[in-house]
Amino acid sequence: MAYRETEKMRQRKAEARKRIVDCTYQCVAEGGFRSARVTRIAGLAGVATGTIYRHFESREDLFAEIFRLATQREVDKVAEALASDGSAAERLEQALRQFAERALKGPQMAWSLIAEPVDPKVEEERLAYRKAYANLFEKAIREGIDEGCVPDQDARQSSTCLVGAIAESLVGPLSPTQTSEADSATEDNNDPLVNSIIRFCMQGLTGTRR
Amino acid sequence: MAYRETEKMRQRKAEARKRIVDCTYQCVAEGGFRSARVTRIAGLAGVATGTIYRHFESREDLFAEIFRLATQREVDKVAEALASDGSAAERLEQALRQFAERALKGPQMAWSLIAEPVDPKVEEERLAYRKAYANLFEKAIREGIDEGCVPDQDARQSSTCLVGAIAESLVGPLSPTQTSEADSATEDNNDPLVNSIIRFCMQGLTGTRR
DNA sequence: ACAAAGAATGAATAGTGATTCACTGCTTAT
DNA sequence: ATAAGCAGTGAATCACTATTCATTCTTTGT
Repeated sequence: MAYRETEKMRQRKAEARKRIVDCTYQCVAEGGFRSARVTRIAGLAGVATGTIYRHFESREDLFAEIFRLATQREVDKVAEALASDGSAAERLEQALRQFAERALKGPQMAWSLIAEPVDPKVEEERLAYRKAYANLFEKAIREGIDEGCVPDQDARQSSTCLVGAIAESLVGPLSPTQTSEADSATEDNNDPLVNSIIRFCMQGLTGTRR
Repeated sequence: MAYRETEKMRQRKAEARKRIVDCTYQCVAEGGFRSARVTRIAGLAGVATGTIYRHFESREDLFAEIFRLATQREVDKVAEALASDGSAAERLEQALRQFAERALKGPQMAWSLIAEPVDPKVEEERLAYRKAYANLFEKAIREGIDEGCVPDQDARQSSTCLVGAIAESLVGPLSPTQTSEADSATEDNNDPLVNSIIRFCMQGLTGTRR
């Protein structure tokens, strides 16, 4: 034996992989999945195209990983909002706001995650991603029902409606053909779009006019 | 001059076009847009592939037309439900039910219209289609506000939420990988899935627990 | 210094199906 | 019957990139 995988090599490979991931992320954040070419990604990452395939089975797999990564950040933020103090209803409201506001702040990526037409393997990740949100919401709704601040209902079904209502409301504003620079700087709770969405959602959950 | 387009010819061409449209519709209803091959469509319609291109600019254009057609039927049904008797709230409920039940009855086509990844021109039609629903709902919500059976709100925003909530709720059940033969025969108002969706939506609109 | 084993390379290939277009065959008006 | 002109044909072409793989370069242990 002469060559043995050593720590140094492992690390170097990991770095290359990370560069590939980062550059893909960047490409997607700029122009979506559809326009992200393997060749360009390789170029940005400073590796040959073939090298991509030493780290990922296929372009689709690479994209699926990027999708998972981008998604995780978002889901974590929502989970965080749901883990804060306050009644379940208050926490749900915080979470919905988090979801919507973050999307509006990074519109291209948000659009890619929510609405861009993607290949089957990536679409699968999208279903998982939406389900992840739904699961978080479902749990919070259950807590709300136990606490008594949310009336009894089919928590799973309601959580799905929440995800749908937000996603649909965002598709228009996020659509790459229409995105302006306008909303980017919003920091406070006063975006009327976000507020209307939340009002509808919270009413749907609680059946209490607000 | 020797050849002149005559009524007979015009009609024959129209028939060929109709056959192409019908066969495309059938293909899509069976396996979605993605799997509908131009060659197969031509075969079914009894014309050469080239003939397709005498009637449509491109496959995408053909698909866009099929999408519009399929969509029109659905939108019309919802419009019909909204035009019936009763309070605005009652009519909205009828319309939501119509939407959901029809989708569950023709799951493959409904999935293609709601969630299948499609090319840009078709995606544009989808946006228009969703907007068409939203417009109908919006009008009804406005009427409800005037009638006093629906509290004052941003009708446009609420209508978008309605469309999103239904669509998202249907994506799972319609997904081709999961569709069973189960629900197909449901004729009455008792599908619990449909009822939960409607409950959430109507609560979201009216803020009244049901 | 050397050989063994990977890792990296990137030009060439391949797979896929939409689209074209030179040709054939009808239809029509005279 | 004839000629002009449009409709129909479908095998061949094209476009587009993801993917491959023979080759070159690095690393490692002796």
